[in-house]
Amino acid sequence: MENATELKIIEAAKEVFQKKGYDGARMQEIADEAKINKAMLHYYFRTKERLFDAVLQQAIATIFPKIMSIAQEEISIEDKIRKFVHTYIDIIIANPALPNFIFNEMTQRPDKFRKYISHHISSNSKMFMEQYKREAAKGNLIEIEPEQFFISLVGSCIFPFIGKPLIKIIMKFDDKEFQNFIEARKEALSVLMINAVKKKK
Amino acid sequence: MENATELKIIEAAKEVFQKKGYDGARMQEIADEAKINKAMLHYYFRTKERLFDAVLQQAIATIFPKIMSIAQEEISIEDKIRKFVHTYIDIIIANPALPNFIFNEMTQRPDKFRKYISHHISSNSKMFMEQYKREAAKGNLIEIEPEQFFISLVGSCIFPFIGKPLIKIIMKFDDKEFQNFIEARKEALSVLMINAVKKKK
DNA sequence: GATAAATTTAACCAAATGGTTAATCCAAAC
DNA sequence: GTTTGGATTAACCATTTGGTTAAATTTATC
Repeated sequence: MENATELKIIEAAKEVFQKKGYDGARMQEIADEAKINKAMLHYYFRTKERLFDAVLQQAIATIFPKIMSIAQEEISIEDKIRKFVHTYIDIIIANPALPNFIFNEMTQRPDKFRKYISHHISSNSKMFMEQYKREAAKGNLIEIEPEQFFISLVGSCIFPFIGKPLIKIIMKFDDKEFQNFIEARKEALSVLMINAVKKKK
Repeated sequence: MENATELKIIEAAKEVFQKKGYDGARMQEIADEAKINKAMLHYYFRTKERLFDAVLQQAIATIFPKIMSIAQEEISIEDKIRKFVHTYIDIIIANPALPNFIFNEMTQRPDKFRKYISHHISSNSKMFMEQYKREAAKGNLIEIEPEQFFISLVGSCIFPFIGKPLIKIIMKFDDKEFQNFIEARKEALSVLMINAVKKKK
């Protein structure tokens, strides 16, 4: 990834693939976006599939390591929840097209996805589950399968971005209001999710 | 939608479009799935786009009215949360390909989506927000923007289906275990979300 | 500055794809 | 049982699309 042309191609491919998906993307559109000749795409990446793979791989590498690293920090569950929410939402704000792209291509091409994600799965998420169980045993957290909680946490962070068009319609948000909603969500969701696991006295 | 051939086409188109998306779907594949000649597709629906529209419209009509109706029932917020979670998850279990299809096409073709969903948006969701504020004023619920809570609720129901391949990898679930996870989720998520809004004494 | 190698371009190609058409089939109406 | 109109089929068509190629241009090497 040192070459200037190669970089321009990757950037353009990222743009087009993330916006249109594999099936909707056109090699010509990527070439136009990169302001180069279409043959260059094949010169550097041989096929559409290989170019796509490079983009997918990079997309996965952008998002997963950052997420995973939080799970293993030595802080309380509550701090972890707050940090996770803030970090995750900030990452997606910086890459708003990523969730749709990843979740759609993951469903469409699970084998490909599994292949590229394998480098990034660690035991970190399991550590989170263990920590939850330990703190729950002390009596401060409700007894729930931590996996169920974890999925709710992740889903609540990602869903507003995947469902943006629907949310804008139902809540009658314009773009600015949607942006404010997301900004406010970092703290609101932290509070909500921490309260969700706290046991009532 | 009275003709037998037309019905076969719609069913086949639903299958293929929901699985592959608009761009990934092929008219020939739909014809094969319906066991008819490809020209029939155009005879009954003129173009790929119109056939797609019929499928999208039906998909939206399948899922939205059922959801929306719950919001206006005259039951407490807590009962509403539980009923919403159970109903929503049951609907998606019955139509597992719908979330991915709808959320992806909604992002890809927001105008089309807006057009077909307009019949189904009601003031019901607003009624939920008002109810939340009323019950919060009594002091039993935490003070959070109800919109933030509502999005978490919906996201937590839908996300496991959108993220199924990822969840299976991270949690090391096989299909049976994933199914059990979803079954257990109906009650676990109800408990979690009700606890999330309950104020600590 | 000539030579070789890498990069870029324009033109081209074959396959796939959405869509059309003319002929045929078939059931109902008379 | 002939006619009529919709349903169905096979063959065909134009365009799009991913991919190739051979020539040209630029860059690096000596």
